[in-house]
Amino acid sequence: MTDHLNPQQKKAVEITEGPLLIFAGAGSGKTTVIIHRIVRLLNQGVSPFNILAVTFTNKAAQEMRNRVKQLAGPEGESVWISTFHAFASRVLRYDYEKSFTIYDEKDQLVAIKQALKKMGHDPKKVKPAMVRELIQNAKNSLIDPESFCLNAAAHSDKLRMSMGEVYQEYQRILENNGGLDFGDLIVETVNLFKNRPEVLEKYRERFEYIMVDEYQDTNYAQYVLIKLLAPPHNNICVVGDDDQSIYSWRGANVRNILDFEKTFKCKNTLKLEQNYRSTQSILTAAHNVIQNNLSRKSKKLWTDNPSGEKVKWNEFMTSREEARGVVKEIQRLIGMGYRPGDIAIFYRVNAQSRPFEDLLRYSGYNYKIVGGLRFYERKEIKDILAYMRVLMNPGDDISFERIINTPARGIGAKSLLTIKEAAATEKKSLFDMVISGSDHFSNAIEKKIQPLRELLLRLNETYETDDAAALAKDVIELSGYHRMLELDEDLTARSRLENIEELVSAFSEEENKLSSIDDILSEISLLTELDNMEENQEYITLMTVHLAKGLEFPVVFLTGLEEELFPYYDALSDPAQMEEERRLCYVGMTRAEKLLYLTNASQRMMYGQSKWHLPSRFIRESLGNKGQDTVAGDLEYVYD
DNA sequence: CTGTCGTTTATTTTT
DNA sequence: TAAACGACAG
Repeated sequence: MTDHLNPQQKKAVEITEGPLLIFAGAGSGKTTVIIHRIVRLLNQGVSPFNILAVTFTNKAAQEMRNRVKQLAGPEGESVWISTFHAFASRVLRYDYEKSFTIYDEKDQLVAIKQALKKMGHDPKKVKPAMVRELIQNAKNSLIDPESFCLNAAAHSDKLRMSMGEVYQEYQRILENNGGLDFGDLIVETVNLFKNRPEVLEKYRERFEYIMVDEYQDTNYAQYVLIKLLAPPHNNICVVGDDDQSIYSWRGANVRNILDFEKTFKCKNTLKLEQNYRSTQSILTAAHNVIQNNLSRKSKKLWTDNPSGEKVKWNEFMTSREEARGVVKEIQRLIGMGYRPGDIAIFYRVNAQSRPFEDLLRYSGYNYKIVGGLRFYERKEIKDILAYMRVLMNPGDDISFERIINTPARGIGAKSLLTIKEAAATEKKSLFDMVISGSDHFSNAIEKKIQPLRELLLRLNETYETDDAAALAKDVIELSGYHRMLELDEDLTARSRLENIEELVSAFSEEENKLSSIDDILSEISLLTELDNMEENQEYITLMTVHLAKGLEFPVVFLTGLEEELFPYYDALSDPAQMEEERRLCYVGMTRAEKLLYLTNASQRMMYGQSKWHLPSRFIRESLGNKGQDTVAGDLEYVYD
């Protein structure tokens, strides 16, 4: 069953005992290896209950689950395969706190604004988004508010000290609301393991075999989590590629993978260097680029694939011309028999998508932009979820504020303030305050909140008996949300209606997999794209290079390769950031199977001004050093 | 609550 | 440039 694996892959599958580090280059069959490891363990009689596999994205987890099930049968379904966050969420729900709400970035900002106000900051002077980043970074490094403050004090850093206070207040708000943000999920799980040895012991005993995918993307907190979990069995296998570490700005620490041998006393390190994806030309060009990074584990991908066509480089006058050139070439390729679904256009920043969109639409091609607003971030979805969260967790004032006047029931800022003040003095949640009412409420307020009170009581009853899908339906109907959208003349109302219907069906799909409504609610908020990028042959794909990681396309256009755009402006003076830009470029190039196009525009509008840009250094680098293999990696310069 | 006007600010965004 | 946000009027 492992016959088709190459020798290195076979080894990677067979070394099941002890720590194992696998450097898996782009397109080297990394996922296949992890899946075969799991299947092999199962075949050897290891119980699926004793295996844990952790990934970063839902998509990766999903794919892994499906393929394991395919190869190992129903037993494979019992293997615990999930994202870091879903893993943490379930552990917490099981061993710590049954009902908490997971706060996404928007919820975080609401709480941060509250915290800033409370600590006497002007939200205009101190940007909430910046504070969020600060807090998130701290959490990624397991720095709690107290240590944060102490550290700032030690450096007599006034600003950091006051930010530490905001961090502290933010945590207080979250706690009062029964909310955990993404970072907290990991932090609290680590704390749980540290404070309750018997709980840690239970999981340590259980997970005889642990696998971590995309290990180069782990942050410090996630590293500690894994480090805690690994003993006593220490059968910990991590897979990753330091050359594809492109999320350091999100806390990912590439040292985790580079130091794995030391930190886990790992004696087995393997490199998967045979690439099955790209032509030799593409690989050589990509290698020529990544080779310029100094801090990397030395490796070189090779392939049995034919050398294929040369990588092409086109230079254009403007971004408009660039788009015209790309679409013209797409036209030619489709004429040759390529499907739109074979083709992807990558760019460094989202703002670059515009000219491509315009021209593709004008030329009558179907395209889809990946990224942008995610499903669960949509207002209507958040509204419905807020109702459900409040029912699950009545202390969640942040969700309650969302729904108190949605749909409109005349409870404006003033009424809200009255209710909030009453809740504060009586030390009640907003939910309880509305249910119980108060003598201090004016008749007007009482009259307004009466229907809301009845609605909540009614929903609370159904909450006990409904499954998640039924509850969502009840919320949508009873709250008047459905009617509100139906009456809405706005063009977007129709699609918002469809979205909430999709939410209901997503709930019923989840129903089979997860038991309680609380589980489902939490897992839903961890889902990124419910409209999981259906693999449709009819659409040309447009996305940022970051989003392209893990994907592959027969034809790739890597656009906007200009100094100050790609590599991005900020990276020019910072060697570490420059290396990350280079890795990003490498990721983009190695997505291509057959054809790779590099393009740049010498003139581009940025911040409202047309600016001249030199071609990116990465273009030059892709040619490699003089005298070396000038055929395969050679760029074909196409004059326009 | 909704619309309008000025002000601000400009990566990347797995969860 | 333009989109997004907040303030304020109606």
